[in-house]
Amino acid sequence: MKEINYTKIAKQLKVMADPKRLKIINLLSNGEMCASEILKAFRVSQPTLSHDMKALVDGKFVIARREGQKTFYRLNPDTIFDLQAALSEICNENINL
Amino acid sequence: MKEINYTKIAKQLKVMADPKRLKIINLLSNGEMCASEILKAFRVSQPTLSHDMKALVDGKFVIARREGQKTFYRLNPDTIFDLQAALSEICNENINL
DNA sequence: TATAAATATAGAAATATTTCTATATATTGG
DNA sequence: CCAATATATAGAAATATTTCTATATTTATA
Repeated sequence: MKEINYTKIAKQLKVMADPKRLKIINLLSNGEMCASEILKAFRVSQPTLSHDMKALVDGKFVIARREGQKTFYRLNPDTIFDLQAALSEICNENINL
Repeated sequence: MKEINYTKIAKQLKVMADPKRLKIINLLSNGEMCASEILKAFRVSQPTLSHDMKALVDGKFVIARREGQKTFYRLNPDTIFDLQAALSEICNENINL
């Protein structure tokens, strides 16, 4: 019987629960991008995007890498994979009986 | 090339992004329960749980069924399955090139 | 070193969410 | 029909989130 950390999973879901952040994840699924490139895909201010990127990094969805003036972001594929596994576990408790 | 409905996915994630609601989903994964049974698993008021159940029903995670005085809830397994598929799609756009 | 470019942080306003108390509705049994 | 039980709704207070403007920090280059 595994212990499910609902609080942790909920926090990560909360980070993803935004159309803009989902689209950022999708953009990064095609490869690394810097902040100013990502910004072009949205109609929000630069600080707003910076805030979203911080949330994605803090939630371990995205890894940041500084190169000169630019910050490059790439996906951390493990996180969504683990999250999906956790959701499966939550929905299929009976399997472990 | 599929169209991804980020807004819809974000709304569903927002419904799930709460420890209590995740635990409710987990409880229901073991079978149907009525509201008063679910309530015993938490330290919240009855209206709070009612509000959460409504969110889960509106988000199609849970199906409600009235039987006499009681409302029984059960999982709608398709929804989380579809949501997981959508997340996979978001994270693996390159696969469709 | 001064300036420009890229990004981050601070702080505030607007909006959304959570969760309560009070009350309403629906159903059953006497 | 009345009372009890189960659940839902209304409305408000507390809290959290979103997103802006203004400003600070970091880095490269003239």
